[in-house]
Amino acid sequence: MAQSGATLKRLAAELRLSVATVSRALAGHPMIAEDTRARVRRAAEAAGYVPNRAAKALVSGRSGFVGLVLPIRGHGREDPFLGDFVTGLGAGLARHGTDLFLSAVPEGQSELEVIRHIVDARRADGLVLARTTEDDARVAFLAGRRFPFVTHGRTFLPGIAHGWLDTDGAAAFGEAFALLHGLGHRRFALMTIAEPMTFRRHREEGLAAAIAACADPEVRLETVVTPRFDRAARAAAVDRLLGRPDRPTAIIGLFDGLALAVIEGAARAGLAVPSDLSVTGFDDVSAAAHVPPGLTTFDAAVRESATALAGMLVRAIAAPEGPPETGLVTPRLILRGSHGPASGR
Amino acid sequence: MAQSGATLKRLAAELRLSVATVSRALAGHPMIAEDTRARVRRAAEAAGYVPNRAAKALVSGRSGFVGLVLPIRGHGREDPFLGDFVTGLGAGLARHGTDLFLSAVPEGQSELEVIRHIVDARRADGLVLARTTEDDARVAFLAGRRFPFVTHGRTFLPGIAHGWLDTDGAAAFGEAFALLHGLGHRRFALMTIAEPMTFRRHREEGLAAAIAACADPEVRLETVVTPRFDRAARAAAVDRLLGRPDRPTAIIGLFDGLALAVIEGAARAGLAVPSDLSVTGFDDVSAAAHVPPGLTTFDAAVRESATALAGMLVRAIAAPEGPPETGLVTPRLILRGSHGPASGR
DNA sequence: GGTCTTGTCGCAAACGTTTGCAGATTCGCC
DNA sequence: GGCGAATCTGCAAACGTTTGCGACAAGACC
Repeated sequence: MAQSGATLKRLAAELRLSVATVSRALAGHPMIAEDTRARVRRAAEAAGYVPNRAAKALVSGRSGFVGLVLPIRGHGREDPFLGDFVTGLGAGLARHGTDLFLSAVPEGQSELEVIRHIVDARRADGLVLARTTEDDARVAFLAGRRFPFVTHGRTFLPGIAHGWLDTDGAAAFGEAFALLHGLGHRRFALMTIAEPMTFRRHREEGLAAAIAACADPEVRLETVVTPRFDRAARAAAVDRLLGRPDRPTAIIGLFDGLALAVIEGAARAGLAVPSDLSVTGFDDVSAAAHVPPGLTTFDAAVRESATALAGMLVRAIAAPEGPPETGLVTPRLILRGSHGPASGR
Repeated sequence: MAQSGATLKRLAAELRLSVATVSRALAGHPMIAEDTRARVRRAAEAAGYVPNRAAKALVSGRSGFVGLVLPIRGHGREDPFLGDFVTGLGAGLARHGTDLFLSAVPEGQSELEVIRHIVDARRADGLVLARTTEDDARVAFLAGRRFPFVTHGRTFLPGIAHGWLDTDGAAAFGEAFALLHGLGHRRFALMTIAEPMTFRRHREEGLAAAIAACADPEVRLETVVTPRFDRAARAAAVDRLLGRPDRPTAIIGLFDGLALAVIEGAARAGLAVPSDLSVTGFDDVSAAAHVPPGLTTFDAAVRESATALAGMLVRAIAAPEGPPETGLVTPRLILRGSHGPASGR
């Protein structure tokens, strides 16, 4: 069983049929008689026949692959995103008989060059883009090429409609503010980064909108920008912020990494969380559950989002001219121990 | 530029050359005159020509892909392994012009079936197997098919030689024991799992060997086995262990997840780490750095291992009959706060 | 000047599949 | 029994690439 050399030609010879008939029989083509179809199916099963993917791709013009270009990150350890994202994609694609193909960016090449290669070599039928930026060059390129793709995260490119799925960061940060404001907090700080990631803008705008909407004149917000991967600079910024006499009573981290840096800084400064300082994050990384008193944060449902994205992309490949699907998932607030009433100073 | 329809035939027509000549010129074949080669190269560059991957695969019999079947895990959140592993593989493969292809296991199929499909459809030229078990069925299958593969983790299958890279868990656990024994600990417990993962056996054997080698008659070791994904059962086991009057003073976790469960249990039991109890882990997940007092653990260098594995697999594909490469990397002990002198009770 | 080498290049087959079209067989109907 | 329709099957091209082998020209050698 399962001769790995099983091919249509061999199968046809064995059955004394033409290659065409065997192919059609296996494809379930209606012009083939019922009994020959059954006969062919049995023989194929017995021979362990599996159609050669390359040949199929060549004639159909479709590779059967969906591509993902691996993000170039500073470190991996901090980042559970990729693992979740990839398993979610894989699960979603498996339902449609599609495979996922990953490409890293080799030394000395740009991500865009890698993408161009994939498109030109027809190495994939569609691409998944993660971590979009506001004017994402990848999106512009692929849209120009009319190559099917979906993104995790919206973009702000005018005139380019594409399929996307995003987490509603604005809603989440509005919810975080409402929670903290309801606990009596008035002096807020937002720890953020400088990079033009779209998630940053949505969360910041959501926070600003919530502050505006509550119309509380006492509310103050200051924004602390730190480099994305420089832990030392981040720690220094936290120390500076917490060392001030008029320091904020509530600090919102753009994502858990920043919130955790604040919690560590609070320990250094001798401040107790949450009695002296409330902190919230976003992402629900594993450390969020383990660091005392437990980080109050949001679950972005990366895995489920990725599964949904996979379906969207498969449909976009099948019907390239259809209107792009979009979706917004609401992050789930996870209440742990890092938020509490404002200290009455 | 960069017409995505650039093909050898079109290029040949444009240059008034045969397809064969163009192909050979681009391949740097010596039988082509220097100036025509340059001419062809220029034209290809201008046309944005990128060879069609499917056609190449069809004629060469090689897909240009290396496969990884996604492990089916209970949850993702705990597990930084996959992200690191995949980025490491991608980085290693990118250097060799190979791509990584991921396949999830669809509902109702076994991992082995997925692997069989990949092999029979020639969807990949080689496979990477992660998380080997002692008598890994995947290894047996692939070896029987003479399909190139490498594993992360050794196996215990007699008579099957294959390429592998593993972390020296035995050395690590020996080192952990030496550290704790040197601090005066005599009553040890090992938190472990029941699954026949090879890493479990190596670490357990390393610990047992170190205990035997130190020849200290006072040393006691008890082993606590918990299910791999059941957090509640795990917590209950920890509570039982720590609630006993003759509880151990040092607990070694098979991996960080178990060690972290012990630290949480210590907090519940009112025990201080490390003054009342020392704990060590393995993996250095991100939470290990954040949970107070910091988990003493080992960095397994997953990413670097994966990069090395990629190179090994590429070489195994190129020379299938050569002797399989193997490698053992020594985990790096990361000293944090969870170990200390044995309490003098 | 004929033959032989050397250096270039083209012809054509092959990889395994799908698919348009034509050929073959059977059947029903008058 | 002849005819057309219906049903089934085969021939051959095509997808884009690589590669063995033969063709051709130019120069070298005797």
